[in-house]
This record gives sequence, C-alpha cells and structure tokens, in this order.
Amino acid sequence: MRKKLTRQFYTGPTLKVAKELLGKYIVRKVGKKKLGGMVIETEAYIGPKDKASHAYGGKITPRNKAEYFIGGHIYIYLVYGMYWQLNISTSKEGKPECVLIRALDSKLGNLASGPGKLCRYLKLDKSFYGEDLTKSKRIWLEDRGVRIRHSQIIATKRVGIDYAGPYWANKKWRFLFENDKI
DNA sequence: GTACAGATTGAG
DNA sequence: TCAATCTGTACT
Repeated sequence: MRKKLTRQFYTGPTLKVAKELLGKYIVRKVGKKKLGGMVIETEAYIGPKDKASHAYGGKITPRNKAEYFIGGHIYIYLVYGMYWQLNISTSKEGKPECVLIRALDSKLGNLASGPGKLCRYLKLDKSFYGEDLTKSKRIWLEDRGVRIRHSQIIATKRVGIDYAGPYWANKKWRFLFENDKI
C-alpha cells in the first residue's frame, strides 16, 4: 500500500501529526533516481507560544514565514551557516506550527541520522522552501501501511534548544520510533 | 552599519 | 572541545 499523504493529514493538531509522521516514508526524486526512507524521529514546534520556535511571539521574518503556511508545506532553513533543517508546516494558514524531521530509517546507516545529514542526503536546499508536499513532483510523503504501536513511540526532550529556558527545553515534544523489525 | 548567537556536525 | 559559516535580530 502506497498512499500519498493528503492535506487533511498535515492540517491536524501538530503533536498528533508529529507522532503520526513516524513510520511514514519520505520520497525524494532526484533526476531518475528516488531517495528517501522511513521517518523515525520528529520534533514539534508550536509558535507563537513556544519559546524554542522561530515564530515565538508571533513574529514573521522572510526566513520563517513558511511556518505560517497551511499544513503540508516545507519550511527549510539554514542553521550555523552550514546545515539545512527540514520542517513540515502543520495546522492551518496563519498558525506557525511545524514538525522538524530529524532522522530517517537506520537502514540508511548514518546517512540520515540527524537533521543536517538528512538534508544533505536528500539533496535539499533553499529551492525547496515553501514546496507543497501534496502537489510536488520531487518530494512528498507516503503511507506504506506501517502501523506503529503506541508502545513503540518514545517521547523525549527536544534537542539543542536549551536557550529557550527549562520550561520549553523540557517539553517532551521529540518523538522517536523504535522499530524492532529493522 | 556592526555585533552576535543559533532547532548541527565532524574532527581533534 | 571547537571551528565552520550565514541569516535574522538587536543594537549603535
């Protein structure tokens, strides 16, 4: 079963979408080749109340405006001048909520074991900014029938956002998928 | 206009 | 433990 994820999937509550993205497949078409893998790690960012979000306080910049798009768009940006972070906007138009894709299936080895490496592996860059995952011909997500048991989802603290203060840094909005079949 | 720090990574 | 390297934001 291969079912492309629809707008309806992305516009659900961010924390729900973040959890449901686990086990879904990301597909990236490069020329005649297909890259991609199963999503095994995500993080939720819910602006404007989330201090760790770029949209904290409701601010909009040229960089983060894709976070305000209706669910299903790519919000990609550069950190530390070298690494791209792949996010998917969620919720409705005007709501700055998104899910950060942190890692893909471990079958890929360490090629996509972190957000920066994931984007390097999938050859993602600024040209994907604002891409619509429900319409794009070069990148989308699909459901291949992988069913995740609740016990396989591990919720932990988010990574690298200590600057947001203990309240937000300790929110368990990072979701890991532990697959015993790999 | 200038200064500074960040949702990271790989090397030392 | 630290440098690489660029963008947004908060100053002057």
